[in-house]
Amino acid sequence: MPAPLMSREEVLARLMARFRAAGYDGASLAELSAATGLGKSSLYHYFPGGKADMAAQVLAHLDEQLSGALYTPLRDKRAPARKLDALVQAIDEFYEGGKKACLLERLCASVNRAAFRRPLARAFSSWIEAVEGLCLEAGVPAATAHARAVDFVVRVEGALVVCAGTCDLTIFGRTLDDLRRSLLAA
Amino acid sequence: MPAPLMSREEVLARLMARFRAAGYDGASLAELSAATGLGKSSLYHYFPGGKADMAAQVLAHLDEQLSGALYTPLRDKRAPARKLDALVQAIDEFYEGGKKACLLERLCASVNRAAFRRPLARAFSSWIEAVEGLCLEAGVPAATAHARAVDFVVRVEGALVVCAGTCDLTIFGRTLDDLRRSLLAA
DNA sequence: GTCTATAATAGGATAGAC
DNA sequence: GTCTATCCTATTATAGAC
Repeated sequence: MPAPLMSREEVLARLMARFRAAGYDGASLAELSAATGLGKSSLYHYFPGGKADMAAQVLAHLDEQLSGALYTPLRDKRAPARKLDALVQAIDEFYEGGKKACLLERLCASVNRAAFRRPLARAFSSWIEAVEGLCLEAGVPAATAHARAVDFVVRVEGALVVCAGTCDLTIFGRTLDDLRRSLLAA
Repeated sequence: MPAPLMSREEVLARLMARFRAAGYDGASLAELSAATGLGKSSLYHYFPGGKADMAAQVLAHLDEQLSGALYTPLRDKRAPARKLDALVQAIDEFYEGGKKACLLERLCASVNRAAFRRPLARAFSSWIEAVEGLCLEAGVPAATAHARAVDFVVRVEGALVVCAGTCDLTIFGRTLDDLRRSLLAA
């Protein structure tokens, strides 16, 4: 990556921002170039596979970030309720209260979705498994822990869609509140 | 619309199918032309505003269809539980068990979303209000009926996203089952 | 109303100089 | 590594014959 200009992290963050805002199909190379400050040739230097490569690397990087900063901490020594609070707050911040879309959803909706199939399934699974682990630790029966974790992710994704459609951000906040209250309940 | 070739209904249905499959940004005029059997010139004849016009008319038509076939029947004389069963079954069929995406979600995600803002908000509101009405009729307190209706739509939309991302269709079926069991509960 | 043809543009991708 | 310039294709959209 460009030594002085911008770190690899920063480039990937800006690409992700464009993909989240415009979608995969809607994000043009011209936009991605402008967003990163890299010319098209520079982009192809770092991402020989073009736009699909950019999206794939952005997704892989996001997965790493989430594993390190979000999922792994869910297994530490804190009380489950506190970890759930932290998780919900992180989600609220990442989506900016419902204003920003989910990269996974944007890639699921793209014409190229087949190319992202594996990493997408992996990303969703990581998320679900992390929440499921938290449920188990809190004493939720194994039989329901998985279902609750799936429902957690379902509701976050759904709230983002309905927020975007209704322009009513309160839906996201109320969904998160509800999830925080109900995920670990007996 | 073409007198012998295809009804307006059929044209709009095929356009909707393409938008649901490819997304708004991903659906090209060539595809839309092939899907309907109408040449580009014919498409522009019926939809002078081009692709945005097609999507807008498809959305408006869907809204009408849902009002007549789904939302209005929710206010008839049947028992609320039976009407909920019918609603859930209709949703299951419309999304083919989670295999087909939601037009609203695809338009929310499009670069042109601003152009669809009003009709999208209206479509989501109609859906939510219909479910809310069903809750009220079943004796759910007004304070929670709205929240439950929003949550209903949130979970349907979210389940579609997570289904697509994980390639696990059981998520959609289980979400619908859960909604059928919980929406009208005391 | 539908067709063929074509404009006009934007998109993704590459070449080659520096 | 980055730039300018360019290629090729696909895309949206229109013109004009029938």
